[in-house]
Amino acid sequence: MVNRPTETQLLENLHTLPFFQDLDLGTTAVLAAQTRWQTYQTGEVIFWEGESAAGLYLMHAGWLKVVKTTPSGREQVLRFFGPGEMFNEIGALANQPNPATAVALEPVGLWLLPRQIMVQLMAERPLFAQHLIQQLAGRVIHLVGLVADLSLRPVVGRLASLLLTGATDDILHRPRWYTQAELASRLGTVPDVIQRALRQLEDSGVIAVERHHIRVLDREKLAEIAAQ
Amino acid sequence: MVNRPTETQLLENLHTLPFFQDLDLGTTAVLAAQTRWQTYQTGEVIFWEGESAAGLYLMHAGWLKVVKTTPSGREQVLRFFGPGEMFNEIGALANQPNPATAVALEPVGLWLLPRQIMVQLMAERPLFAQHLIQQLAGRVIHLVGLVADLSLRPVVGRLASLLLTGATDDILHRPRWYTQAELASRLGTVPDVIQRALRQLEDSGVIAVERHHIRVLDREKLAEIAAQ
DNA sequence: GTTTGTCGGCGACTTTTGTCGGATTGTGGT
DNA sequence: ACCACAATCCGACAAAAGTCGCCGACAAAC
Repeated sequence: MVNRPTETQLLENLHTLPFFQDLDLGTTAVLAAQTRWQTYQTGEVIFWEGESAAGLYLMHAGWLKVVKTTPSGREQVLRFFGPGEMFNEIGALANQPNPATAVALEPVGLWLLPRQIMVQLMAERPLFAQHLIQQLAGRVIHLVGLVADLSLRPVVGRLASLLLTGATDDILHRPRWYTQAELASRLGTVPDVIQRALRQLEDSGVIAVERHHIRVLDREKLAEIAAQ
Repeated sequence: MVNRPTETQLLENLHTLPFFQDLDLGTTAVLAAQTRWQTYQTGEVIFWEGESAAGLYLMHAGWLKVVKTTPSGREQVLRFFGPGEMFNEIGALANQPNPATAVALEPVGLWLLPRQIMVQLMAERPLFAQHLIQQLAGRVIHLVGLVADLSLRPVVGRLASLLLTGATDDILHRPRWYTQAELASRLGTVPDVIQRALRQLEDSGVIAVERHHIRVLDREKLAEIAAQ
């Protein structure tokens, strides 16, 4: 269970986002008054694919995944979202059914900025609309990269890239929720294959796999493998 | 070589697009005056991945593909574009380097709406910005679908889907540029695999493959295969 | 009409990815 | 400390996708 932050914390949080930096104090206050606090348990669904969405979500605590799922249960993670990040622009603002499903990976607390007030902001404030366009452009760029990865690169290469970009100080920390299954789903494959790939990289001496983190031993060689 | 249409044809063309429907006559005229006519030969590149782009492109004649390419030469088609369609919102309006490359598949004639005037419209006209947001949302939705397809469905399934959605009156016409190689690149695989997949579908009697078109014989069975 | 290049077709083979059953090891709850 | 569950690990196997070499058919160019 995640405790509800104070109104002040929300206001500070809003102000750190480029999205809302340009708004005057009055508008921000109205916005803050309209947002709803919501919490979810591990495994709970924030929204389903196909629903038209309630509004923009602003993460406060916890992590979640946005996924596409097959009837057989296999899934592809589009992105993980953590504290401070915002999502669901499509569902909230483009008047389109949401293309994917969001699931909590651990206890999540977030703010829901209702659709209606967002639509209003979008229509009235050119700068807000511009930020939104930037944000969507970012999504497109990310997805284009994902498509290219899935289509053109082998699993080991994708894993190597993820390790390189995801590691801070050559260490990729894996919280409880970040299992090999999630890693696999993120990279578009299955856990067994990830396990093999990890062992392969470990055997060639470029990484060291431990229980809750992966250490990058040889960045250069890893980058070579990633390039494939 | 594609002949340059008249100014009048351009104006008519602009007006059929939801994008520009809300503009007053004066603005449309200014817009039309600023656009540049450009032609490309088969195989010519309209823009490269990584470039920051010149503006929005409005197709008049011909077909092109937007692709990601590996050093080894394999490519993934993100989308084909034909007459009446607009592209390059990212490069033109989000101030981001373009994430992909555009290549002409046959002689192409198109209008280039310069970046600057688009940026101006975007900042001044809320409705224009809204259309842009809709357009980008469409791109995101399309890409999310592509990701899910590549990751979660086998080649035959993807091919079956393409045949179902691409066929008019149960016939998918294949112009000269629409070779098995392009089909493969569109579906994220290689020509040989497409050839096998086509033969497999033909052997099970659901389609008939001829030189310049593919006929759907059994829509229901094809839909079943597509569902896999 | 011949030539030349591209496209399509096909079988054999390799590599990569996915699947299955089961052993093993942590971890949280009691 | 014990139990139950989830996560990991592993070898063997199956299926899907990719590669290669070659041949034949068509189409534009000369």
